[in-house]
Amino acid sequence: MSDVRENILATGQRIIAGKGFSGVGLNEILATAGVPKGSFYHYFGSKEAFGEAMLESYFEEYLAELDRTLNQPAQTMAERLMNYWQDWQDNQVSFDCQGKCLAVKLGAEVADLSEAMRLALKRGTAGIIERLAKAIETGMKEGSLSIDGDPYSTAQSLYQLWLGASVMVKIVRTKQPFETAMRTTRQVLNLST
Amino acid sequence: MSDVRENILATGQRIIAGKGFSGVGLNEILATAGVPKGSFYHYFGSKEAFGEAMLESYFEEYLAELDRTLNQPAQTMAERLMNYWQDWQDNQVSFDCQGKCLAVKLGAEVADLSEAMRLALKRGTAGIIERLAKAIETGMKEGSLSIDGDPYSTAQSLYQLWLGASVMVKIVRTKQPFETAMRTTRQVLNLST
DNA sequence: TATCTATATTAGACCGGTCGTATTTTAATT
DNA sequence: AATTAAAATACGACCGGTCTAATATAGATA
Repeated sequence: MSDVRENILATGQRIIAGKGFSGVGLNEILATAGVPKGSFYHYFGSKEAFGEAMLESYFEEYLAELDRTLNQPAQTMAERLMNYWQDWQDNQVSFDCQGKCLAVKLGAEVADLSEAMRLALKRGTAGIIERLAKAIETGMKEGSLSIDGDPYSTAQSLYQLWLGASVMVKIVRTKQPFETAMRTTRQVLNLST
Repeated sequence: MSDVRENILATGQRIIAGKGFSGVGLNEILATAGVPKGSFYHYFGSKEAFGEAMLESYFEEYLAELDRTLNQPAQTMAERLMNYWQDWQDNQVSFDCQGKCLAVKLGAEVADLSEAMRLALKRGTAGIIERLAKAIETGMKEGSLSIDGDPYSTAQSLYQLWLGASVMVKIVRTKQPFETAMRTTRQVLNLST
C-alpha cells in the first residue's frame, strides 16, 4: 500500500471522528494530510469509497487490539473483559468526550447514507460482538463469570449498552453514563461490585 | 406561532431524521416546505438556531407522548413501560429501519458540532430518563416490577441500551437488536419472559 | 546513453450547492 | 395614510465532490 493512501486514511479518520462524515470536506482532509487534491481520485473512487476503506482499516486495527486485550495471559476472562470496557471508557472520554470510536460517531449518520459504509460497519461490529461472545463463553467455562441466557445475546446486549452510553457521554459531556454502564455490565456478568 | 415556522420545523425534522444535520442543506428543506429562502432567516437566526428549535419542539412532543403512555389507566406500570419500548421499536423499525428518533440520529453527530444543540439534546434525554425513573419507582411500589439498584440508574441503563440498540438496527437493518434489548429489559425489570 | 512507452501522479477547472445578506414587495395595524 | 411587520427575491462569496487533461516518473528497448 502506498503511504500516501495510508496518510489520507489516517488523517481522514482523525478528522471525521470529530466532525462526522458529511461534516467534513475532502479539502480539509487533503490539506491536513498535505496531499494535493487531484491525487485523491487516484487512490479512491469517490468520497464514499474512501469512507468504506476508512471503516475497513479502522475495524481491522480495532479487532487486532481487541484480540490482544482478550488474550492477555495471567488474567481471568472476566478481568480481560472488564479491561476492554475500561479501555473503551478511557478512549471515549479523552478529548472532551469526543472519543474516536467510529461505530459510535458514524453508526447512525452513515448507515442511512451509504450502503457500502453500512455494510462495513455491519462487518466490523459483528466481529466485535462475535469475539465478546466467545470470551463470555470461555469465562463461563473457566468459572470467572456467569450469565442468564446465551453468550451471544449477552455480548450483543453489552455492546448495545456501551454504544448507547457513548452517545450519552457525547451529549452530557460527563463520563457518568459509563459508570452506570460499568455497573450494569458487572451485574450482567455476575461479578462482585 | 406562525404556521410557516411550524411548517419549516416539521419539514426539516422529517428530512434531517433521514439524512442527518450536516447532510441536509437549507435549500432542500425550504424547497420541500414551499418556503422561500429569505423567509427562513426571518424565523431563525441561523441553521444552528433552527436545529436547536427543532430539537426543542421534537422533545416537547416526544415527552408529551411519553407521559400519555406512562399514564394509561387500567394497566400496571410494568405494562406501560413495556408498551413504551414496544412503541420505540415499532417507530424505529418503520421505513427500512430509518427511524425518526432524533436522539438516535443526531446524538453522536451533533453533540460535537454545536453546543446549543448538544444542550437541547441533554435537556430532552434528561426529561425522558427522569420520567422512566419515576415510572420504575412507581412500578416497584405497586409491585409490578422489581430491580437491583436505584430507579434512576436503571432508567439510565435501559435508555442507553435502547439508544445503542437503535444504532445497531440502523447498521444491520434488522429488528433483531431490539429483540435482544427487549429480553434484557424484561430481565432487568424482573418480568416474566 | 538516448528514445519511446506506459503508468503513476497532480494541477486546475467545473458545476452545483452551501449559508447568509441586502433589498424589495406585500400585508396588517394603527 | 403612515408605520411596522412579514414574506419573497435575488444575489454573493465560498466550498462541495468530481473529472479531464497535462505532467512527471519509471521501465524497456535499441
